[in-house]
Amino acid sequence: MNYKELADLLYPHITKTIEDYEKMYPERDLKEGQMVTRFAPSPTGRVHMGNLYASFFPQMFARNTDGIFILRIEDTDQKRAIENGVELILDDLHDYGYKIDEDPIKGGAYGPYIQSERKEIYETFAKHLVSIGRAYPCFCSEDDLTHMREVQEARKDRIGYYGHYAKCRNLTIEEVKEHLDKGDKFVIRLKSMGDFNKRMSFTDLIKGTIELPENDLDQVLIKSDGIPPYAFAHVVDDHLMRVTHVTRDDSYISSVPYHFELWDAFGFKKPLFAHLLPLCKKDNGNIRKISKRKDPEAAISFYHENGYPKEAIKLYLATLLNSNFEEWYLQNPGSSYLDFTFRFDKMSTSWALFDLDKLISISKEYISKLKAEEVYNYTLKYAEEFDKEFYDLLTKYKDYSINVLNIEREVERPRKDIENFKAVRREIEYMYDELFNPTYEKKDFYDKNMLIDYIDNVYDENDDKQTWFDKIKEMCPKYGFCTDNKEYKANPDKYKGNTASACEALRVAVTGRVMSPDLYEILKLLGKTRIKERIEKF
RNA sequence: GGCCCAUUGGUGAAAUGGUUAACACAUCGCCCUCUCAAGGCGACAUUCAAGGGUUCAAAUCCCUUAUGGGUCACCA
Repeated sequence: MNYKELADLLYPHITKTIEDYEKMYPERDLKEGQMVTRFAPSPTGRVHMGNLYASFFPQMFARNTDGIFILRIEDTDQKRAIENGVELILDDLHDYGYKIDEDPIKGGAYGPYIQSERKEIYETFAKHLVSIGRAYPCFCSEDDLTHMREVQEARKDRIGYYGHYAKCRNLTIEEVKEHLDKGDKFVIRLKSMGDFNKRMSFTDLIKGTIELPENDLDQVLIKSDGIPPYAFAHVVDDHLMRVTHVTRDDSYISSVPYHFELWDAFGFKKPLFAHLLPLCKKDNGNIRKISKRKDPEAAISFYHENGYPKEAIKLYLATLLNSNFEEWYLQNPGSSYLDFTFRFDKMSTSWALFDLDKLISISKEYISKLKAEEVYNYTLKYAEEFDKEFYDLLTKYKDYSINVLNIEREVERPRKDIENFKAVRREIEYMYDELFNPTYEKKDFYDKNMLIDYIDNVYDENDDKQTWFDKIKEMCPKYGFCTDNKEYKANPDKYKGNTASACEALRVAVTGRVMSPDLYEILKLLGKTRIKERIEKF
């Protein structure tokens, strides 16, 4: 068989050779340790938690090593693609601060970065394999394949196009011509040299050495629509884009023997592989991949709509990705995840369950360390989109709002009660007369006379905190409150309450709630006039 | 069904054959305190899916079983 002739017969219009492409996309001039990584999603919708998780790692490797991070769009399955898919993905990734060096919009020296625009390249590489006798055209119809499968099932044979089941493997050039003349559709299949009974092994950067049976399936390289399935496209693309570290979903592990056979058939140097476990979720006791359809917390929009800081989400992803990250972050207060060096061998070898509680805790911690003005700005941005009423107030009382947000902030032990920017309103709304809406249960010891006495005769805005508190204590006995906690605990019936009760009354009158941050600060910010107003309405 | 991978507390996990199985989140209790939050202290796995084996010594190595997950397309 003259393979060269067969190749020309199949692809007369392909005149370039793989050497041409090798020259077009030369090896990158990398310094020691620099990594070229990529994220290769299908354009099927907005980015979700799973994507963010899967792309965080390769992106960080490129950053850590001053390397290159590529976004490649795998749209070879046209059925699933959506309009604007590429833009949406890019927007979301940029929104989260991912640094992308080469992508379909920005371009780069190794493009195009959309697989559907690389058809000629794939055909050239397929043609090459045909010309060296490692691939062949297959004219089997869907019915043929279904029939083959039925026979295999009946005989309890392995399913697949291999060995003597590979009917088109030995077609003569005349037979091929005949099909072509009839206009029959064909796919290109790999002529596999593997033996299922032999084993191959490879080293995964995360899982270590894995042993698998060799591939002996004559897999499809080019579909009848002229477009390659994932496997072939990935080999060609990752080689031509000179990717050094392939990170991808763990589900590809079982096809590694096939992928490796392709790399070897071309004689290309293989990159290193890391197969990542997906982000999962427990659902009725079963563990499954987190899904943007079923899990509201999987959608990026969930975090946007609730005003979670993106930084906190990345911190959470980082803690999942590298088990030593959390400890490092604790020991290096004030540093960014960007300063952390991520490692493959610190990746978990089993799936991680997504834990919203943990994310919330990280978010609280993160927000607690922001400056009041930063919290103000984030909240303003959030409110502008989701809470116009609050937005207007924040704008109207800018400096006041910042001062309110500064209560018990920028101190050694800041409050951690704000989990997202949506919650800010809930935490501080009573500080705005427009939103002040007391909800409390009346208690016997809420003594209005005492409060009026307090505001008229005792409270002084210029007092420092200690003086302020001492003054409250001083007036306690007069109104039946006990200032000695031990004494009060021993004889609770003799008093209306203790100092805490007296403070509670003041707090409830002024804030409309039983719990609040530091009262002294709150009173100071409200000012005597407004305190008095609120007490009189009490 | 074949093949591959995984299995440490409610959750994320550390430990890489050698003292009482780190740490963080969650939960609970106590302390501090003007409330709450924070903070401090403490509780929560007598045991690492189960059973066997190797070893002076095993969560760590080996075998079997169980459970969970992945994969067997002209989907990625």
